[in-house]
Amino acid sequence: MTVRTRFAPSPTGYVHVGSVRTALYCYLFARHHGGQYLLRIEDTDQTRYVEGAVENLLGVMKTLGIVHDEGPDCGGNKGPYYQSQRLDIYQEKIKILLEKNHAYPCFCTAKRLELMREEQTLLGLPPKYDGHCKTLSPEEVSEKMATEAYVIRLRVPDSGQVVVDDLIRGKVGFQNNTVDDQVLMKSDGFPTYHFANVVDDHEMEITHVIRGEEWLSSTPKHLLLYQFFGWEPPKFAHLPLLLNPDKSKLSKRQGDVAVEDFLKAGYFEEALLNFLALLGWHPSDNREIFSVAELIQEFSLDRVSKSGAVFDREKLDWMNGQYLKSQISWDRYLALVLPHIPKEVLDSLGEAKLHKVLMAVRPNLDKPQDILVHLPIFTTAPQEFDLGSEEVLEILKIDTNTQLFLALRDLLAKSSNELGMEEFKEHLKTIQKEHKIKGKALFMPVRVALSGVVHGPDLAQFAEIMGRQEMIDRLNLMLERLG
RNA sequence: GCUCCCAUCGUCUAGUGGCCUAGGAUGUCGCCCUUUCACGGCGAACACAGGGGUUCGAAUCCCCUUGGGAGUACCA
Repeated sequence: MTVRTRFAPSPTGYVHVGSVRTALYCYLFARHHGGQYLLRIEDTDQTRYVEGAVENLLGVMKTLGIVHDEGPDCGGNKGPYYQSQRLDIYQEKIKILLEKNHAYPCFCTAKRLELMREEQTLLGLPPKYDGHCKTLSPEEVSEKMATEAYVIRLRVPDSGQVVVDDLIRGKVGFQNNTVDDQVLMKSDGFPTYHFANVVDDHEMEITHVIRGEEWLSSTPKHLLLYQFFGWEPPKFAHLPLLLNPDKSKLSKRQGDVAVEDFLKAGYFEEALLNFLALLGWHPSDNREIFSVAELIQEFSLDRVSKSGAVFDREKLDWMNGQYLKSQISWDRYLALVLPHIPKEVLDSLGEAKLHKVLMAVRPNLDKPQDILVHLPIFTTAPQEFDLGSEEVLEILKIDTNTQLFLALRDLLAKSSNELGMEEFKEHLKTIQKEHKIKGKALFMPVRVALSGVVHGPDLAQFAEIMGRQEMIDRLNLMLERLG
């Protein structure tokens, strides 16, 4: 039997990074086993309809390169892939359950249920449907059905147990009397997730249900449904949750959770996927950088861990930096970084210089927009330099500075206009010999005089970009300042 | 409250009874490379939650405690 997995998100308007991790694992698992991965839209909650959410989701998955074999946009022979378009299937299936008496209509109002729960919590009881409509006579049922709104509930046996055999956690047992009579069909004629996902997973011949751990406790309900239908259940794998730094379930409240936001913030598809893959899964060796193709090769569910994983931004930054600094091509680097450079900077630098700037600054970047931090040294007028920082002040204190600046200025004055890196280095070497100034005392003051800051690209590279005359001007200004 | 899950450096994790005086990565710090800044390389500090068992031997198996988390909707 070929492996078939599915990613079944509800279109909420944005794509949660945790969802992406789940989708990625589903995708990797299916591809690793030469099977199919499908996308199904769980849009059974009419009240949560969000305009454009599906298009957005499809777009994001496409950007990430997690491509499905069957889904709402590309079709497939187990469609439709929108649950809202499968209503007739659920109607047909619920009838079977009703006939077999594994489900029953419930006429309780929302108000009554609310009161019931309040009372239960007050008494310290677990909130659970009290079975009010469970024992209605067939006459009462048909009478009420004609006039009242109702839902269909699962008739959970009051004894016995269900054992979930999870691929990641092993056997997990639940007593039936702790399982609630879950609503299967809502009064608006739509199924709940619990019902729809079982029907669809069966109809779509899903072999492996890979989903977040938050579903583990409702899996008994699903298993009961498979049992009542007489269907063979798929294998289940409940993934550890992605966590906030405080270890709670990763949520919007504590920062970005939408992949769209990460993408916008300059994190790349590959880095994000690579990072996410390592959150809960570990290869058999200590490698960390993986392309998706390599992940497909290496991925296996038995190397997925059980405990939740904190989403660590610092490591993500590092991972992204790895890609930006060395994993991607120069052209891709350009394409990524260029949009972040302000137009006036682009215009003022000119193409040749710009190229040098981009080259000089690359090792310092973790994200494309980090370039903004490194640009001012090329564009800020020296009069505007903020020389107030402790580090800068420290450098400016060095007593050989005036001597150094004068010497360098004079050497530059004698240089050709096309002064390059090599010549600049020669000048520094000359000063070192003649004035016995070297190391930090030589480079750092020059760096501060020319760029205004302590950290930046290689000095010679910077000098070449600045040009001879500009450097002379900047040195003069600094000499004035020193008095 | 109830049900279920989980428990190794701050964080991601390796580890499936002896190879562990616990390995890698990130972050932090230091050194080297570089006459500078980064990148990079090297190194340091940092963890088996606690208590009982089982065993010749436990990070690894069992139990308890503690801690954390999830679920508990006509949401998914």
